[in-house]
Amino acid sequence: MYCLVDAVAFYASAEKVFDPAIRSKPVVVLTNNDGCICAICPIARRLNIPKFQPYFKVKHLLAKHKVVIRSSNYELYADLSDKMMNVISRFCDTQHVYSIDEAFLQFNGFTPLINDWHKYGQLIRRTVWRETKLPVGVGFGPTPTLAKAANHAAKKLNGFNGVAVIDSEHARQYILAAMDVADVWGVGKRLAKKLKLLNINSALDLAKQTPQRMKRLFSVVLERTVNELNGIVCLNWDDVRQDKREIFSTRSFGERLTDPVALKTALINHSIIVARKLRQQRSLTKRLLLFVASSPHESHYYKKSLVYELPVSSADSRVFAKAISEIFTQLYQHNVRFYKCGMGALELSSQQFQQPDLFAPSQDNIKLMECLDSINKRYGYDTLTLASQQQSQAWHMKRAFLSPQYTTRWQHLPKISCDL
DNA sequence: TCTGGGGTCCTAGGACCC
DNA sequence: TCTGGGGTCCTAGGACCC
Repeated sequence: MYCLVDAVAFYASAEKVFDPAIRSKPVVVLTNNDGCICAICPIARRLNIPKFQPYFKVKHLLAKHKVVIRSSNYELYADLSDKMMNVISRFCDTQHVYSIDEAFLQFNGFTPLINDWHKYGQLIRRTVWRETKLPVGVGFGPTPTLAKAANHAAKKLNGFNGVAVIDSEHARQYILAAMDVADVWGVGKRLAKKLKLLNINSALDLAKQTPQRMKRLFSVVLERTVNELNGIVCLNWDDVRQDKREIFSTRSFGERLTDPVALKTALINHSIIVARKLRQQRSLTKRLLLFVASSPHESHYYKKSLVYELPVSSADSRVFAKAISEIFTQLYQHNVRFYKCGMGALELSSQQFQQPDLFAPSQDNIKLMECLDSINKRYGYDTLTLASQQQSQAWHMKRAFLSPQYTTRWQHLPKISCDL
C-alpha cells in the first residue's frame, strides 16, 4: 500500500501559519519577481482566481476581492516543509519526499497499529495540523499513481473529508470515473487533449486501455501510467529517488540588466548553486550549459547559450567560475536588456568513478569544497564565497509582498503582546 | 512606466560521418 | 518510371511537474 500526503495550497497555507489574522481571508502567493500567481488558498480559489496568470493582469481582480498577496518566501516554506515531513515520517518506516509539499509513504510489511486506512489517514491529518498548522490531504492506493489519484479525490470530491482510500475494485472505479484524464499524474494538458480525441475522457477510460496500444500511440511513460492505474506497480522506489541527470539554476532578474559585471556575477552565483547541488548528490559534470537572454516579450529577443566542455569532470565551484570568466565575452552583447540567465550541468557522472586525465590533472579539491559546504550549511550560504561572487544588489529579486522570515531570522520572530 | 516561474527529462530533427 | 543507409551526436523546444 502506498500513501501520498500533500499540503493544500502549500505556499498559501504556509503564509497563514504565523499570521492567523489572514487564515480566514483569500490569500495568493506570487512566483519569483512577483511574476505570476503560483499558489491560491481554497478561499481565493472560490473567487475563481486563475493560477499561473501574470500578476499584473489579475491585479484588479485581486484588489476587487481584497485578496491578500504575498511574494514567495522560500526560507519560510523550506523550514515548514522540513517540519511537516518530520511529522509525516513518524507514520511509516519508508518515506520518500517527492517535492517541497508532498511525500509518499510505502507500507510493505509495515502495518500500522490502527488497522483502518481511513482512520490512519485522519490521524495523519490531525497530527500534521496540530503540530504545524498546515492542512494536508491524504490518499491511499496500491500504486503511487493510484495513491496520487486518491489524494486528488480526497481534496476535490465531496464526502471524503481530506482522506480517500483505494482498497477495493469498487473504490478504484468510483474514484477514477470521477477524475478527468488531465488530472492523472503524468498526463498533462497536451496529452489530455489528444486522449480526449480518442474519447478517453476520464481516468477510468484511460485505465481501460491496453498498455501496449498506449505505448504504440504515445510513449512508454503512458504505458506505465495505464499499468499503475490498474494496480501494477511500475514506479518503484529506486526509480523515484534516482540521481538527477542534469541540474540547473536559472532565474529572471528583478530589473533588466545591462551591466556586464552584474550579469557575469549572476552567472557565477548560479554556478555556485549548481556546484553545491552536484556535490549533494555526489556527482560531477563534464559540460556546463550557460545562457543569457532578454525578455521573450521584447521586440528584439536575444538569447545566447554556450556549452563549455571541462577537461575533467568537476563539481568545484572555482573551476566553474573560471570557465564562466573565459567565455563570458561570447555571451554578452551591448545594448541588450538582460532578463534572465542561468547555468546547467549536463552529462553527470558519479564522484566515485571519476576518470582523471593523465596530462591535465584535476583542479578539483573535493575536501576544500566539502569544508566550504559544511561551514556554509551551518552559518548560511553567504558565509564563505568566492571573490568573484561579490554581492551585487543589481540583480536581486523583486519581492514586494514578502512576509517575515519567522523561522530563520531572530529579528523576525513573531511577537505576541498581551494586555494584562 | 512596465511588468510574464523554475526544474528536469525526453524527443524530433538536423548535421555529420562512413 | 522511379528510386538512394545507418549510426552517432547535438540542440532546441516540447512536455510535464510543482
